[in-house]
Amino acid sequence: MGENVVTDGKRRMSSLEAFEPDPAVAFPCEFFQRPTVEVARALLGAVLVKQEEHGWCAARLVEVEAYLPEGDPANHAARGWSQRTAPMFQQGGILYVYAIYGRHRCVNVVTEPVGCGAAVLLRAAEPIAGIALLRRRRGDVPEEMLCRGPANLALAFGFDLCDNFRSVCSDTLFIQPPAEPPSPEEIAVSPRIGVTRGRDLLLRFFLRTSAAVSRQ
DNA sequence: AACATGATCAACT
DNA sequence: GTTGATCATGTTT
Repeated sequence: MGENVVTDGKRRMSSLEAFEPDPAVAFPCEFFQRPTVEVARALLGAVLVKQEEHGWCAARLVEVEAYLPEGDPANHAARGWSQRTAPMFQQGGILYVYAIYGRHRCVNVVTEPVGCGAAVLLRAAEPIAGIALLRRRRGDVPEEMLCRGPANLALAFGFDLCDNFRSVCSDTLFIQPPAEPPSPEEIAVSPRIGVTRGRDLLLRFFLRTSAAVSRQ
């Protein structure tokens, strides 16, 4: 926690500082309507912000996975349209939330133009603001654990199946670009976690310095 | 109507 | 590193 560096008078974000969410500088929907790997890499370091009735919460994305529109057997959309995967076939910039292993939920941001069936899975993030709100849903766990792992992230932010099709370019839910984009050396690439098919594809991207990454 | 599958987590050993 | 919990979804009967 809290490499709360003050270098030259510019403050970096930390969990203890005030952080004003600003939809005006968030990624527009067109940002997501691009090749999935580009979007995945660009999301590292970006801040997911959700406004709620009782406040708002924010966390810095540090681990994502790409699920490609073509040649990716691990993609839920690989076998075509279904009621579950319907959100993935809309245009980029909305949520695809699915249930897995009984209890859990996983959150994806849909990518590429309409009809492609692609998304980026949000796997882990560092809490920046609204920690109490995250804890209310996640329980009393260390801060770096709050959004470590896709189901934990989904639970902490209170995402559920009803959030399918929800825009991530709205005033109540959006993603802000990184204040400081991570350097190329900071970004690590690996096979995706937990997939049975498409194990050979290197489509997991994470920040190697982050304590919130689910597995090195 | 029944069954197999799975992009997981927490709690063990 | 292994395992059990537990259920939405898609596929088969």
